[in-house]
Amino acid sequence: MPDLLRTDSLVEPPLPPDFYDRDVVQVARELLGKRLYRHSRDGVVAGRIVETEAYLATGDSACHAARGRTRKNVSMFGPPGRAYVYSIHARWCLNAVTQPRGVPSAVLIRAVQPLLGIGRMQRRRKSQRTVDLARGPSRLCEAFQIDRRLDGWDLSRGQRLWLTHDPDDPLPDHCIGNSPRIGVTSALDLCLRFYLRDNHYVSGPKRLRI
DNA sequence: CTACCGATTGACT
DNA sequence: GTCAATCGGTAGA
Repeated sequence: MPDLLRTDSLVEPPLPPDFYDRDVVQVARELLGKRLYRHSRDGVVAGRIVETEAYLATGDSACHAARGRTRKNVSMFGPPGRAYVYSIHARWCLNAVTQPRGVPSAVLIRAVQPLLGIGRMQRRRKSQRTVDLARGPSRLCEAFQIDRRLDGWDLSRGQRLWLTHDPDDPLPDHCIGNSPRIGVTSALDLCLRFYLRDNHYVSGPKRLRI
């Protein structure tokens, strides 16, 4: 299995900027099942994306750009296909920036299923349970060694941090669940969280995983 | 400079 | 389920 994965990953090119230069909700749905790769000093880790959330340019009070541009959220304004990494509660979270330049929108990557470099993730996370290594946006960043230094990074370069298609992709609609976003205190009426149904690696309470 | 706040997590009931 | 530790970013004095 690791050999198969290794072969696939080397042939598969990174998702191009065009993939991200579309409606943020569409991108959030399509990122499910894609692979996330991180190549850092001590090697490569990878996982399959199982949970995302969309943050909208307009009508979304929970979006970090809702009150305009600041030093922290500049990456959200584009260009598409860059990383937006921000800190919350003394931890980091990873987003993929979407839509044309100047439109502040992004997809939060909330959880991945670890595929490659599990031992490395266990050491970084100080946890043995594979299911807990990258279930939750900041756990994911700890396992993948992602912090502010990757804010603004070009995800289409295929270096340090990138995404690819997965052999299973695209996924049928009936596999995809939808709910309000987790942890936000406003815009609770918006159902902008997407996840793979019945997947162990999805975060949140059980009722938000089926 | 101080005073909050939060797209979280882990420990605990 | 509840709760508090955590610290970077922001706003304001």
